[in-house]
Amino acid sequence: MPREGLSPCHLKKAKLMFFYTRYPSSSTLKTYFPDVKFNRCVTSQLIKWFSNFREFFYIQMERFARQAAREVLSVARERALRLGRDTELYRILNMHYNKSNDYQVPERFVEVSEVALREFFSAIQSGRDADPCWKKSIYKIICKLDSSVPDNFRLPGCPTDTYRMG
DNA sequence: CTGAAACCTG
DNA sequence: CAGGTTTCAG
Repeated sequence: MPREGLSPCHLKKAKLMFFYTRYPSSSTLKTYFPDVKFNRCVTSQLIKWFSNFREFFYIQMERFARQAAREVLSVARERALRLGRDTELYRILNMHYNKSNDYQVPERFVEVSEVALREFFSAIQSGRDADPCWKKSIYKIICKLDSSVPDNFRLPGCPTDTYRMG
């Protein structure tokens, strides 16, 4: 019995899905929320969520990229452009998309994030950020790095749930 | 002219 | 995050 609207659980699930896909299509989303009764509003709300996820993601990338650009020593820059699981940027991302920290952040996401970080850095470094639409080229690169979401996400509830009902 | 995504605000 | 507005491709 599909529920009327989206619950906090659905939000949590959507955030975890972001680890795999930054630009999911509405049709794709429908296959991952079998316990949701889709309609115009629900669909747009889900799309909106991902839009907000991306916004947060890119804001952080730009922030850290500019921070790296300020570093004088090349060694310091390289260190700032590294997005390991022991970095501040990683901590921020994990905190936002995996608040309860009960999901293993896929390596792929860490890689894609670093690509984004470096793209922002090079764009800033070369002064391309003067162009009003300079971010668009970066978005185009990142959207191609989407990967498929694991099949267990197609089940109701979150992959982090210990048990499911029914 | 729409619809999707970015952008801006609260 | 939700709402409203702007931008832009189709």
